[in-house]
Amino acid sequence: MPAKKPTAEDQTNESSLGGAIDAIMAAVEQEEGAMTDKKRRIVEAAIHCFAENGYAATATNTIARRAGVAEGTIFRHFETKKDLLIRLVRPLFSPSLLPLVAKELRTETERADGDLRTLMCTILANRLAFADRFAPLVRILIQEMRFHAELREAVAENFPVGLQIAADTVLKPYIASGQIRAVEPALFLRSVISLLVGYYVIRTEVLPAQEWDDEAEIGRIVDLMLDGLRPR
Amino acid sequence: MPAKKPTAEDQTNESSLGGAIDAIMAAVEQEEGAMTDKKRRIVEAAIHCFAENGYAATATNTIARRAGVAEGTIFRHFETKKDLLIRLVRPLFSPSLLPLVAKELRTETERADGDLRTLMCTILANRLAFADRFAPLVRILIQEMRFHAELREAVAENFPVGLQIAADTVLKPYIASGQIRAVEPALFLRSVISLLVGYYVIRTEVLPAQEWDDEAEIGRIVDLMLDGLRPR
DNA sequence: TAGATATGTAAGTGATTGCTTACATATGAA
DNA sequence: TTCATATGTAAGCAATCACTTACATATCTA
Repeated sequence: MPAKKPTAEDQTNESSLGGAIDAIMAAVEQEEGAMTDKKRRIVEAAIHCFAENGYAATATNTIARRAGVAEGTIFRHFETKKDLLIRLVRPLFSPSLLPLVAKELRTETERADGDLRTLMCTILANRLAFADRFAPLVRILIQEMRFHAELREAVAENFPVGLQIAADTVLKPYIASGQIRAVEPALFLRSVISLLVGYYVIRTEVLPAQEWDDEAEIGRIVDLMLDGLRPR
Repeated sequence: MPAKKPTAEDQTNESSLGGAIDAIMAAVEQEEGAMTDKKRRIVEAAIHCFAENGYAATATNTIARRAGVAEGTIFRHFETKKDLLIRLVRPLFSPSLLPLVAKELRTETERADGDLRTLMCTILANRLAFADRFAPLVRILIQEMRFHAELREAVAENFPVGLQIAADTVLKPYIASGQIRAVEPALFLRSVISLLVGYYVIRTEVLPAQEWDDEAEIGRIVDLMLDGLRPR
């Protein structure tokens, strides 16, 4: 965090969103270019408020107060409230992030060296870590996607590409070598994603109090995917 | 940049909620008792607006206009806007609905007569039908749960019971008879629910244009759950 | 240095918010 | 009939909304 000015210290530093904010701010900065201290604090406050109370229920003056900034300053940096929302979420689709995910996938594939179980566990663990890293942004995106066509388009533009890469890199070789059944890639992807998202939601939203052993849980999920319910 | 104050017109998404509204109104009426014509139209309009644009982004006067009613009439029947929201969603937890689901489960179990695949397909198909039937309410509930403790409590109060029944009725006998592995009930439930929800979301939200054969898709999901990815 | 531009703010703007009030009419019990 | 209650509405309330304006100061360039 940058040096603090003694002037408007009051509202800024209270309960945060977890350590996630630093990684997020780095990603935002990469998209927005260099940011003044106040702009950075606006972004931070907006992410917090949108994630916490939703976009529609968050007033711009609430953001301003939380950022320790005059309300007008927000509109100096962002055309509208909606523009603020969109530019916050945009880093999730940044060229510096998405190809990185695809690249990670290839690294993981090589490293697993043909062991499908290891590969799937690694992939799921990494995606879980990604979700945690950008949790507030992901939360905002999922929450607001239904109401803002711009967000939906951004997802539609970027997501399928990643999925195709994933299916080609991960699934095909194993089907070709007969290690797994010739299941439809779409079904496979949908299932893995559903299981991971389901686990994530339960871990973070439904039963956050409970202690979770990610590695063990992912292992169980992968085993279930590989072997199914029936005994062998 | 021209002035662009977003008036509520922003996006009044048109179109319908499907035929679901009749079943929903019946459920609401059961909770609310006899309703005047205007009250019924308010409920209907509110469900439509909340589901389409979200609770926070829906103005009470928008609901009134859609219902063809004076705004004051809303507050004659509902104390506050939030009271309206809660009483709309409440029927989902009605004693006339939840036990019905549990009872359905037993019927399905008996009828499947030990054939696990048939049983799971039937259960998933019925839950999918339920979701379709109450789609707008379910949508509102899921969307607003994070922001309204009252809704969360209602879910926490009713959901676990249903899950326990499900696990006991469905899973235990099959584990006992060795037809499926001794998988944790929590993992099993979470997985089945995740897969079904994942399919539902993709079918209704992500790719609603595509043609979906529910029966076939459910069959594939169940096969995956039972046999896994590996060839036998 | 000058002056252009970027950044920041206090104090508004009209529109819209959820909700109330005052009053009318309809309904049902005595 | 009488009166009490239920239902409905138009008008209006203060608060809040997203956003602008007018003006100050900081920073950069020439």
